[in-house]
Amino acid sequence: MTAPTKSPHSSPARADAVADALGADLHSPVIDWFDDHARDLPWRRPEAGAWGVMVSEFMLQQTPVSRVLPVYEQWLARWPRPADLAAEAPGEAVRAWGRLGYPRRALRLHGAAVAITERHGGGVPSDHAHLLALPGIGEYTAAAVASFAYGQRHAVLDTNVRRVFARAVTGVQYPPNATTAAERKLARALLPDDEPTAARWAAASMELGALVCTARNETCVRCPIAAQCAWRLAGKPEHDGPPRRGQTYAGTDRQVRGKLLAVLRDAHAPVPQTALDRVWHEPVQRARALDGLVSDGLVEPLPDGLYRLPLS
DNA sequence: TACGCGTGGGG
DNA sequence: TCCCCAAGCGT
Repeated sequence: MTAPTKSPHSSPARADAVADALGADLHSPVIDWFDDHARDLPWRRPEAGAWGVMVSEFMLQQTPVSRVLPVYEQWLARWPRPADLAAEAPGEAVRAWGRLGYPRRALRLHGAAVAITERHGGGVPSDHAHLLALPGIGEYTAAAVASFAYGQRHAVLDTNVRRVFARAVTGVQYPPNATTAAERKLARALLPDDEPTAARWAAASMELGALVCTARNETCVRCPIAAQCAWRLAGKPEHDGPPRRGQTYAGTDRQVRGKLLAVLRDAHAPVPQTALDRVWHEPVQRARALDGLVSDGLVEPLPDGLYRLPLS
């Protein structure tokens, strides 16, 4: 096997050398910036522990920090350890989830707490593969918990980091719709060698994307790596090509599911079908949404046309 | 791989 | 107003 001979810049060895040099230019400014500008978030404090980090990561999947904060505090006060949550009915997790959205996350967090209690003696596992095996934990969250809670060296590739890399390194305004192998490879190549620095870099590059290198109205004047940013140096060309995939518009089952579940969250006794019928006028869509909630395990049907949040 | 899955705030 | 976006996951 000989090395590919396409161009000097596309050979793997050359790409790694470029990444090494690039990383050296990026790590210190970003980490130093983080030292000065990191938000004081409760799950970043030492007392949060791995469980606090894990709870925050579930809640932050597609939900802004400002909305997570109050729910996070209540959650940790009520269920300070995984076993505390595992001892509850899953419906209680769904109720406490409130209006964070995507309530299946609450069910999965409950399921993860049960699995941690059963399989890991009640302690959040530190092993990446064990984390990945828990319900609701995918590639990003496993890396995030291992890195933020346990200081391990992992590529933590969330939407913020992907955007920072797309701009600073690749020179485009936005990353692709779905995470690509090239992005993973780049993230690994840019990871500092030593463990504590890698963990710091992961948090710092995320924070840069969240506070400075935002999706809209990025503020390059506050960016510690503006001088090296490929996108800025190229004149910040606008995204071209096919439109970025947005979320499908409201009026869908999602909206109906939300209304149905809101009724059940606020009720502390089984709710009759007639009460649910009032949230949406169109019966076919209403029935389909309710069926979906039941099959997802978010709603438990009882005899006599009654419904409630799941007791088991 | 592309899609479905909540909710609310800001430009 | 409307549209876009917000620390993804599971299928």
